[in-house]
Amino acid sequence: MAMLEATEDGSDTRPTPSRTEESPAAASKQSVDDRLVYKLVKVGDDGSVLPATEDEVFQSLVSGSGNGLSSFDPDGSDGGEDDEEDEEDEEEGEDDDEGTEYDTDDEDQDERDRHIPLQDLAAQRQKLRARLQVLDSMLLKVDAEAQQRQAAERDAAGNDLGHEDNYLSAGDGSGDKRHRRPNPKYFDFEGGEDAASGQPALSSSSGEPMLTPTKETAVSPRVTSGWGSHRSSVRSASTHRARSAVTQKPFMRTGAKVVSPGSMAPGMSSPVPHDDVSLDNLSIRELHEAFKSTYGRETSVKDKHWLKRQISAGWMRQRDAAFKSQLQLPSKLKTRLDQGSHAEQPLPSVSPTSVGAIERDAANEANGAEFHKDSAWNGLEGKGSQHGMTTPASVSTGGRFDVFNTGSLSSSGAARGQIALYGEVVNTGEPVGGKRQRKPNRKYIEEEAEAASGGTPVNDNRSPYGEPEGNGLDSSSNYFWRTVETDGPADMTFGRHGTLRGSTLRNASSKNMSVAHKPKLVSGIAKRKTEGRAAKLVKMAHSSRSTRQDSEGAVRKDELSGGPGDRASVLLPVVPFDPSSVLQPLPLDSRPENEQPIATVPTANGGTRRKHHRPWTLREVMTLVEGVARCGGGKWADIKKLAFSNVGYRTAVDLKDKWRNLLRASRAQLHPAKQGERKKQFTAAIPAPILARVRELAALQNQISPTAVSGSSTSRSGRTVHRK
DNA sequence: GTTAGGG
DNA sequence: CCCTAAC
Repeated sequence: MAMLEATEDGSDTRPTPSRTEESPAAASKQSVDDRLVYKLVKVGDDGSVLPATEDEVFQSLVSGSGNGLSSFDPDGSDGGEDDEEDEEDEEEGEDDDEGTEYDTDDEDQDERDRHIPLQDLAAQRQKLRARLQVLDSMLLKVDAEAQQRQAAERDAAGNDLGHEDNYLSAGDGSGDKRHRRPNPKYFDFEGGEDAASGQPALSSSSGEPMLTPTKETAVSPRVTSGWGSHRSSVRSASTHRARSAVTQKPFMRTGAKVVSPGSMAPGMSSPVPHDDVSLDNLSIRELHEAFKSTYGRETSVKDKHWLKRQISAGWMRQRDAAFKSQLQLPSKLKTRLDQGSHAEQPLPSVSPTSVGAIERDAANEANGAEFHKDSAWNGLEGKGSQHGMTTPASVSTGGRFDVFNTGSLSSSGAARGQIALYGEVVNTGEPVGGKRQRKPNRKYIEEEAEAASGGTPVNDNRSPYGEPEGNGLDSSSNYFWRTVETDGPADMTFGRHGTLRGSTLRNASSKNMSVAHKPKLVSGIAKRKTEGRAAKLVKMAHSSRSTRQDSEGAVRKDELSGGPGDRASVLLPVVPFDPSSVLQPLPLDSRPENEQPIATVPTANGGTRRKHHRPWTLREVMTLVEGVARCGGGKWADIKKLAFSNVGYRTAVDLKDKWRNLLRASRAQLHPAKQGERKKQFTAAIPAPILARVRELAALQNQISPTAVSGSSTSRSGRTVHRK
């Protein structure tokens, strides 16, 4: 490698190789057919290309001088090549490793370059140049094949998604990490016998088949199944991409021709063409331009080769960044990329959402309806119109699959387009001197505006506080009926008396009444508080989002530092998989019926109170339950961030309150009609299975941390000191 | 900033 | 849902 680069030093006149055909590659094609088989090749004096042995490679690398060997795999680490089905092995690969790899690699190369005698270079230039051409042409072919193969793989992968065995291994994902110790307080029940015996009966005897979320709610083992994820699939997908990135690196290294990182996106059907940017034809000045545009800074380096390499590396990084952003990683990166995207960025979880939908789609093919039934979350998102199934084709560019996030969020066209756009962004928006200066997408702007205006919501449907268009009631009703009739969990809401509410609260007077106007209805302190509340909520929504990302970042670190499955990690730019992200996008949506301005009314005592409470929908309840199952009770903030991050209302406290109520309800359910005591209405409103599940979870959590804590307020008997 | 609990 | 003491 060093040799190759060296030869090129100072000679940018190297004619663009007539790469292609006629090359001896035809003969040796098989040898290099599999990019994964021969990363390294050596060039004979006759120009022929032969696969190099590991020893030879090693020799080459050690000596650092040209001995006819050319390493085409900067990442010469993994000796045995992986066959296409190794998702497990690679899933722990960290992109960071990859990044580091590049850096160190580059530096190493620089080192070598500097130590190569110039005369040597001159002497071998001619010969090497010729070989380079051969190699280039060969590599191009290899690459082409690799792309084809990948394309094929993707197709295959798409169909295999549903076959992932670990898909159903419920505990898997949940046990993965971040299962903090739940607070026993949230799970104490009236005796363990309740959970043990009473529960099954309840769930099975549920008199509300319509609302029965099926086995999901009734069967314990399934509790966390919904939180599982297709890790393998995910890894696999990203892995492929990663590989492609690696395999392409050599091209950049050879300097023969640099391909814009964007064009390397595996999802792209046309691997190269016009996007190609031949840095070789650029002058120093131009290279400087490119460098500057890539790194945002000037460089005094005159070495063309160095510049080219740096630029290439920069592109690679940007490309990688694109992948990451696609997976809703660092907001900074994402934002930056978004600038290049015309698509809307509904919410943090958009991208995965659509991907999730895709995956589910694929999974459905294989597993059928089970997929739906298995996840309460899926059930929750059962909004007909929301089911915008995306095209499986998108999978190729998608990174993470999330079982849960499937669809509900906003698998809108925007979401789907998002992925494609990301590709485009990286792909086309990357001219040599191209600037990625595009204004932030609307979403961000609006949010900023909201924040800046002191929490005054924009009258936008997507605004958590904006009043949705007047279709609220109707659509709500429709949803309700339809869903109930079909498959369970609907957006039915539970009022204190088990009546459907919500839509009725929406009337002309309240419609379009944003918080900004509300102050008129209140006065003095009340007004201030109202605004404060709104601002607070807005802020919360923000932090909610941001913290969620932070959280992801944190998890990422965890993974980077060698997560649970850090086994044979590979130095491939595999998109980090964040287990917690699996639970994140709450299936709940910010749909019309869930949106209402946070209206408050002054109370007698001078305080204010939310005018309309948002009745918890079954979806929300189920989400909450799942969240508790996943994070444990007491981790309200976590649950909020993970599952309710998309919902402006429903604070962590709300979740806590709701859970408390659920506990009470579930408990009440166990003691039916107690001495003529008028049963609480809500018990009737919430489907028995759910309550059963609540009890189940409570008992479950209780078991995990029995009486470990001496001063615990709980006891086996189930009685809790603090319970009311 | 979160959580637990009382109002 | 609100409020707030207590982490």
